[in-house]
Order: sequence, then structure tokens, then C-alpha cells
Amino acid sequence: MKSEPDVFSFDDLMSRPERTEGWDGVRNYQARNFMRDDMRVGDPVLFYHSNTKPPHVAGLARVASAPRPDRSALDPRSEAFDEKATEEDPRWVLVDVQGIASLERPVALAQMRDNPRLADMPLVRRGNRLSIVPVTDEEFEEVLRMAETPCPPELPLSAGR
DNA sequence: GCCAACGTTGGC
DNA sequence: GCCAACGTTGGC
Repeated sequence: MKSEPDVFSFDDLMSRPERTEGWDGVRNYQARNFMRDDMRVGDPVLFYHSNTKPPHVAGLARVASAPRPDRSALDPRSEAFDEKATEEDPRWVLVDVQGIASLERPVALAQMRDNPRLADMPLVRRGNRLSIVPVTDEEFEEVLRMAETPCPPELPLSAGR
């Protein structure tokens, strides 16, 4: 899951109550559908910092709720306001994300591009703009290795997914 | 700052 | 339903 650290960083997540925040503001249907259809509580998450130098994976997190309506779509003062959203059909969803641990060594996008094991990751594909993209267990573990970070017990990789 | 890639909008 | 114009993302 991508976030611009100037807007909301991994450290920001870690300083939230229970290290948890609703992932609001997603306004792309494909990204929304990943949250709505493919995520389960407990799924491991790579927290990626975009639009920064260098872009990198900063930390580990987990999905902490089922998908639920993103009410920022209903708030005219929100940047993520959507005039087509209604109480009956808010159109957009979010999941809660809980921070687990920062990486021993953040993994830069360029490093991931250089790693043939990660060649199939949507994240490293050219022109990819989706703010939420899937990661396989194998890719997740490879990023952990590159980050010299052991897999935290909170992230049961072989269980779900 | 540039620009490639891609999504969305709206005229037809 | 097509597609040109436009806006946004985000790496470089």
C-alpha cells in the first residue's frame, strides 16, 4: 500500500492509537476492489513511500479490519469528497491498517527493480500508478530478506492469502 | 521540472 | 461505443 510520506508516513501510522488508521481516500476502482474483494484481516502489508527520494518500502503492517465505507467521500470539506457518494451507497471503501514494525533497512524501488525475483511485482512495473497492488508470499519474504528484517510473528505468511 | 503512463470525462 | 482531451500519479 502506497503513501506519500509528506502526507502520511509509516511513522505517522506507528504513532496512531493502536498503530491503526483507516486507509481512506482511495479513489481508484481497481485499488478499491483490492481492499473490498481480496483483503482479509491479518493479511501482511508492505507500507511503501511514494513520491520521495528514493521511493522505498518503509515498514510492515497488517490488514486490521474488513472493508467498510470510506466516509471521507461524503465530506464536502475532504479532498477525497465524491459528490456521487451517498449514505446509502458511499461508493468507496477502506480497510484499517495496523503498523507492525519498520524495516531494518528500507528497500528502495531501484533495489527491487534490480532483483529478478521481484520482476513480476506490479509495484516495479513501469508506469504502474495503482496505490494498492498485490504481493505474493514469496515476494514479501524476498523484500524482508533485502530489508534484513525477520518476519514478525504477527504476520503469518503461509496462513491466509 | 519533465514526461510517460494511465484513468476519467464527455462530445459525437 | 469510440476516442480525443484532459487530469493525475509518480519515477527520474
